[in-house]
Amino acid sequence: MRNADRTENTRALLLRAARHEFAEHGIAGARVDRIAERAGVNKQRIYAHFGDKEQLFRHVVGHALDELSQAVTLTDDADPGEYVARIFDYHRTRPDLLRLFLWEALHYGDSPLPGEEERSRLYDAKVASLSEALGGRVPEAEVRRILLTLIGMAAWPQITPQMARLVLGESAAGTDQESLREHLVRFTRNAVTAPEHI
Amino acid sequence: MRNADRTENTRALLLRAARHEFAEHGIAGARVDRIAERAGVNKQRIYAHFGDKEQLFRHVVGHALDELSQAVTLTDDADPGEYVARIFDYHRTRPDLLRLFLWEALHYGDSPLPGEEERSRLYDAKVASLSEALGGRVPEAEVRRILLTLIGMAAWPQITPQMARLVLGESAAGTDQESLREHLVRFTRNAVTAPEHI
DNA sequence: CGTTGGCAACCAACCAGTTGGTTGTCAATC
DNA sequence: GATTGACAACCAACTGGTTGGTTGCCAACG
Repeated sequence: MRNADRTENTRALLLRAARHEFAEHGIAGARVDRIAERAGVNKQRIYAHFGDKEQLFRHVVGHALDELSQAVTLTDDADPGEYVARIFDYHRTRPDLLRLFLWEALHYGDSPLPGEEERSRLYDAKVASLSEALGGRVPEAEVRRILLTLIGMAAWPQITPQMARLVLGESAAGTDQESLREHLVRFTRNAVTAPEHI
Repeated sequence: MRNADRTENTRALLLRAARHEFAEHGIAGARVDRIAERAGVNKQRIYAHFGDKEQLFRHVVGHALDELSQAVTLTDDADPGEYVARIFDYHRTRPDLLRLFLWEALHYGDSPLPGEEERSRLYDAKVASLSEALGGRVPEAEVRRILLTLIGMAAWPQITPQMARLVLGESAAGTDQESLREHLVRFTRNAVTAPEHI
């Protein structure tokens, strides 16, 4: 293998291993040794490639964010209900990403996240799409609030699986994700197609 | 001060300090030394009273849970919109609790939480109240899903303040919590008073 | 042969949890 | 009202394992 390829390879291995580790344990709980071992790569390579633990975390989150924004777009279809369902599906099949974002949110608290401008533009596009989907009659500020709520609704059951279990009842939780999905679509449509939005 | 009172006092001091520390840094990020220092109590007292770090965390979360369930009840008013608003208000004024629960959720993942039965009964009561508030025509399974969604909606903006800032736009986020609250009430009423719920 | 990637061993700081000795408080007994 | 025993808390040093980060040497590539 050429040197350049080898480099690229170990970077990829490290990023993947780091993603698992960070998703599972968070920044403080993650162990650099474990990441290196999981990647089958020497620990020192982490520092050569990424600087330190936190910068590695940022790289991981950056990657994850790109992936999410590519996978779940709003422009394709005009139905907000279906949009919520797709976010829900995404988080259900790849719970790692959501955990990653939560660790990040908790860690950085109110202080600005790395790469905010980029993310900001990303949401602006979604706001525009949603505004159109709503028929263009809802003021932008309210469209933004609706978008925020939709994203939260879709993510919530995955964020707190334990609470989901408790609220939904022991039996249904694991098996009945399909009903939950349908509920979200229904709930969203009801909320959004109602007569008055101010 | 009597001995019994002194004990109670240091316990309370420790729990309060621990709550701050855990809310801020999570289980892995929290430092036992810092908790002791913050409480103005010797570190060794933590081990005498609570056993170890994680058990202390559980005590803290237990307290927080009691507090939340006492503060935000569903039985008082029949309007689900107002219920959501009250959850929202609670988390806005006391963000510590939500952070605590998130750290807990992330830490324990899918495995059962300490004290699940107790919490379960708590939610059962809320389900009953909500069912009544909805006119008693919605099947219980769907009521449970609605409850889950309502709680999530109310918590979400506080969970990810950074995302809220990005989605809502830099300017509005901090100042316009009132509009957000009204949006939640409106959104909930629209969703819930719609004709069909299956 | 210089540059670049890889590695094992290393290190100093950190951190949860412990120990042993000391001071102060309460309550019962004499 | 002095003595005694049982707690509760304080303090400071210590332990043993962990952890993020570093160094010096070797191998492969170009």
